[in-house]
Amino acid sequence: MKSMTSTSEKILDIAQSLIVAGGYNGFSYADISAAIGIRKASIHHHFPTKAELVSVLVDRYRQQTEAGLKSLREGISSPAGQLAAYVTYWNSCIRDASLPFCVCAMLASEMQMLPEQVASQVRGHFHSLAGWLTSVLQAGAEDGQFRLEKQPDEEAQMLMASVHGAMLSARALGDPGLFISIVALQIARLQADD
Amino acid sequence: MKSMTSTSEKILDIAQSLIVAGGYNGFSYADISAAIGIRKASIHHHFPTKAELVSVLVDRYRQQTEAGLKSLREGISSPAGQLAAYVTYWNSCIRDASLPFCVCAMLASEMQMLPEQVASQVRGHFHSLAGWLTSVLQAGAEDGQFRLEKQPDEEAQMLMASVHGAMLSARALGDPGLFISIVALQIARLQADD
DNA sequence: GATTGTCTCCCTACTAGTAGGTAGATAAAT
DNA sequence: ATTTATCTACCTACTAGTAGGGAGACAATC
Repeated sequence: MKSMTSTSEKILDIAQSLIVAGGYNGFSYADISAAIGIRKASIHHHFPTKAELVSVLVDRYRQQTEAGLKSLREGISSPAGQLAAYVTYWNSCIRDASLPFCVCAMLASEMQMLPEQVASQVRGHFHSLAGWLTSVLQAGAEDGQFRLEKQPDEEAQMLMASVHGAMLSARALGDPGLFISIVALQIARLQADD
Repeated sequence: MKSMTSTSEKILDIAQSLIVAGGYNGFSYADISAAIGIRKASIHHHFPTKAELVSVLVDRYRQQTEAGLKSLREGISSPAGQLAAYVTYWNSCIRDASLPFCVCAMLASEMQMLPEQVASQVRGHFHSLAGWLTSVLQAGAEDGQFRLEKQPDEEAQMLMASVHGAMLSARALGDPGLFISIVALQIARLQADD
């Protein structure tokens, strides 16, 4: 039985890891070509332009993310547990370096230079992640697990910023453990004091 | 009296704004050339290689930052005021788009692809900014202005991550006001409850 | 006071290599 | 027989970087 990863998926996988490492301008078709042993022209067959390649890639990333977040909400009953699973996911990714940075966070930093089709998807990701966090926080506040000082959407924006900022600090200082140490502290503040 | 901005400073100014917009791989000597009306080769006269140009640029940025932070500590007596001035500075930069992102935060996201001389300076910036925040928080805790839940250095890491994450969210969502709305909330938590 | 050398700054013109992208042939699969 | 996937070969534009020269400023020398 063959590994059922199609060429186009392999291309997207490599491109994603290259983007996470160096952003939109930090990779080329030649890099992908070298990484999977295929000619540049063959990549153009699957993805005519770079903007389209990245657009499809971000679309796939968003779908995976939405599916993952949805399954967290369905598979874990308590909001606190859902939140914990979310940050544990990222902590694992950063520790084993499999996906040590959010694709959309990376692209967001280059927002001003992105093709519009990509930029709008990045905006969309930020909106939907903020939405997910808002609803988790709200649910947690309603059943008394969380003690929110502000509106759920404001707290969600704060939490999302902390997660992205913690990823950046971990990367800048070369210390994977810094991510969870920052984010865990932020989440502890949400827990009802006891 | 002429404007005493030397050519090399003009080069650094333009390069800085280009890096803030698109990162290390997001600009070229040709871009700078076009922006200040000088030939590419002349830029190489001032800065032989791109790595050296960016290295000098980050060095200058760090010196300016350290001087700015030092003058905040000397010019404002209360730690709470120092912190407020720091975030107000960034809020202004983001609102008027003069420096809508921290140079080192931008470069940190591309850490893995940076020349080592630049990468180590970026690490240095994160360390010294964290150090400044730590000492401000510590001073504020000692005179009762802040109520810290954790060690000052841990709180400082959290605050720094929030600032960078807030910059990213403001950029991703195209909403400059988001920066201060996130960061102000974070700082409010440090103030002693009353 | 004119000449000489040196230095800074910028220029034109160039290099080797890489960027994203295209044309057209080939071969396999449906 | 058409579609799909890959190839070789190529294109144009741009990348960082180099070679070498010219114009002016500033001394030191004659």
